[in-house]
Amino acid sequence: MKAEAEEKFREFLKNGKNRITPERFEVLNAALDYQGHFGADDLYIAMKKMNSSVSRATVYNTVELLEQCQIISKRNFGDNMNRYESCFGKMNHEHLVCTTCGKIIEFSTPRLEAIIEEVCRQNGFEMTNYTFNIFGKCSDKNCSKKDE
Amino acid sequence: MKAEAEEKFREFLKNGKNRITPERFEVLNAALDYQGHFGADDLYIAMKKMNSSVSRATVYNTVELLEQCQIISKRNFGDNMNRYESCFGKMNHEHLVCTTCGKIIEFSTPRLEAIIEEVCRQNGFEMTNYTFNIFGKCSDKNCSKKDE
DNA sequence: ATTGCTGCAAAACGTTTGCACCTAT
DNA sequence: ATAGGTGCAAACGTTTTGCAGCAAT
Repeated sequence: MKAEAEEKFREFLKNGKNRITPERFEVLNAALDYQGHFGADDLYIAMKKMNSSVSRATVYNTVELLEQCQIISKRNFGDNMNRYESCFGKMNHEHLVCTTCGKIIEFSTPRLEAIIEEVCRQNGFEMTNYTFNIFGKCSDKNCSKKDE
Repeated sequence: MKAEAEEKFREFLKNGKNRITPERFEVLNAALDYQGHFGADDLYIAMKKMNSSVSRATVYNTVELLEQCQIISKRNFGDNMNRYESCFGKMNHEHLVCTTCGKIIEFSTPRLEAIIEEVCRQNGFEMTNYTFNIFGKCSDKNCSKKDE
């Protein structure tokens, strides 16, 4: 699983004339290990805690490469920071975001793909990615303020 | 048109025990006048240019109230800043965002509403708002780098 | 009279950049 | 050898905050 992702990333780097460095693979591993959604800085901090010496600049840089390589995907939860999540080997899915307790429910629907395909065709638009989030209040009885 | 928005805002403020101040209506007017999408700071700068003396803090504060009041809506175009656009008296619509030239194409589809309604019902979720953006490359032949 | 709002400036926050050194090719 | 990557710290742009004074209720 991890080995496949590494292989994919290695190929991607090679094809793009990007150098293959140990730091980049450290970031890849940390990203795959991270549970849930993370900001680039969260990842940097997590790596620091594991005594990694990879710099913030490199984490930010690598996370962008991983996104291009489609090993992780970028999400927008409306809080002015880039969030990522590993999407390697996973199905496309969208998010219900509870604005009270921060809970995130995932869902997927093939009908959305159809809409996207049609809209792009109608507008001569070539999609690279999209974001779809529904914000609101979840059904949890003790749903209350706290962060992610 | 503007008068209606003012009335709606006034009611909203009153019901929420928020004070009715001239500054807030200055911001409302500037937001309604603004062509296209704007960040809170863009609005502040535009108001400065019109010799308004409303402060940055007040603009940020008021823009949030206008969003709650559903006179403007918040958009996320993945560039780490809150964008707004007047939605008073307008139909819901989504965005195709060209990541090369920054062009924004609007579209709307009732089928999306149906999906949202269904997903929320299935998950016992009470929606307040949602974001749906498709990123990619537009069909413009001379589409090239520049900002919004 | 009492809160809440305002303006200002400073701080916070995630992110990007400049630069000297290093290393994969 | 040489481009490209790295680490560090400083800069950046947007947003938030603290606080003293002001104004809507």
